[in-house]
Amino acid sequence: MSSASRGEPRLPLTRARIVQAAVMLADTEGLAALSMRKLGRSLAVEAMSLYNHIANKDDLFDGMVDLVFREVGMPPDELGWQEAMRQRAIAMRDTLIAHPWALGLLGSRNTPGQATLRHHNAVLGCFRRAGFSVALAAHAYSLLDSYIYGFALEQLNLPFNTSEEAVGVAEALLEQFSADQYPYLSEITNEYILQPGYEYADELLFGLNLILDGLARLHSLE
Amino acid sequence: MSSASRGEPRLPLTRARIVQAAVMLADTEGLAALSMRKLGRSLAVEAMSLYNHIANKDDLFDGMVDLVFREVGMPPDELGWQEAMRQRAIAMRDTLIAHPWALGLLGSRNTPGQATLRHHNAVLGCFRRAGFSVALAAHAYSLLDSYIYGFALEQLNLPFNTSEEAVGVAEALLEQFSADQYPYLSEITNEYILQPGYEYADELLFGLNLILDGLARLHSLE
DNA sequence: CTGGTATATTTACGGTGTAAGTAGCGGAAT
DNA sequence: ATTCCGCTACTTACACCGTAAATATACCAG
Repeated sequence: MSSASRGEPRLPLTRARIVQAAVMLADTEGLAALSMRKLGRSLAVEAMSLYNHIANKDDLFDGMVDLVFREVGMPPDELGWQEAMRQRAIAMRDTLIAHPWALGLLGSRNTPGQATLRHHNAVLGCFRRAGFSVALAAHAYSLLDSYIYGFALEQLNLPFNTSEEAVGVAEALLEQFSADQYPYLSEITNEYILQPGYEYADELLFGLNLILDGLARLHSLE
Repeated sequence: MSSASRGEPRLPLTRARIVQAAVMLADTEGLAALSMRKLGRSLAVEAMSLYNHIANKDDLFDGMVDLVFREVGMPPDELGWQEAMRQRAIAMRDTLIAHPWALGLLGSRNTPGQATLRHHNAVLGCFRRAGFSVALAAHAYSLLDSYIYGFALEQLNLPFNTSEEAVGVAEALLEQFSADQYPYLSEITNEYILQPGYEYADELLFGLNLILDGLARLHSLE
């Protein structure tokens, strides 16, 4: 009554607000640093207050994963299945890189969530409307998603992010062992990774093109 | 002196023994249940005694990952690069499934470890000796490993292990939403996953063959 | 037997997720 | 206007975690 006639003196806690704050906290400080106490602090609230809106930490994780999947979205269908799948793959990879904790969380979820179901349905629909058989669509779906997830995992695991950092890490690695101990590792480091302009993120397109070409070939034989 | 003249009354703690016990504990009870206290108990020792042989829990993780990579091994080179890579992929997948905690741990390690370096060197060597250029070997290496890791991740994420469990889960899923809400998901579930003999693990070979074929095609053009 | 060294244990600290109980507040009904 | 209810937030408490620091124990060389 004193601060405002009908306004919100402090906007109330919501499941959506909690999940969003958790995503931001995990993005900036890492999933390990995301504790209920810290999450509460970031919302100016005690930890136990969060339990009025989420069942437990696992429920919070479910919400975070769902929010990530909503962020990926789907490209328009008019592009044709190849271009649509290419853009989806890149969007998915970028999102997984932007939220490094998401990949590790995907595994532990067993309740798919609405955004996840919508996404999978859209991908399968893209193949089916392009004339893929059910079996080939299933194969294609598994292959593409496995590649995207695995690629994101590998990109996240790299001890460097920029091309400059890569040089430092690679040189440090080369000093740890003699060139004849791991000759092929030394070779690829010197002749490929240390070359100017190298960016591991670009590697995604090679596999993506190879896979899409292979799928197109199989599709044309059906 | 009383129990045995020169024998070990209790065989002494070793880094190797600790790491092996940690792997077994993580296999049976999950990585989250692997605490220093439980690990010590499984070795009939107090938790703090472990720190005489490992620096900290991260060091323990390094050892566990190294042991996993040693377990994968490499097939003989005489098979030709395609068959060698096929067998390696399957062995890697099987190992990652046998140690479900390993994939999540790979990411956080930044000290490669001897077995890891040997493995990567062997894979690259297989391509190079088969006549692959350095660039194509790098592409192939990234593509194959991304696919294998991603496939293992997806297989581990499945809420079922056997074909029978899949039926139950799929049916429960179908009941959660109407068939017209996610039509393509319903379709693939009914006409593919619920068909007798379906095993997701078999799906690995489809992508593997497609990728190896694509690599062979590019290799022949070089 | 003596001393030194490596290994094992005890204790302690600040963190975690969350169960259980308590306090306060807004709106509805009397 | 007052009473009550239901929801939200807070406080307290517990068992567990990784591990620093100090202490106790066991072995082996001299």
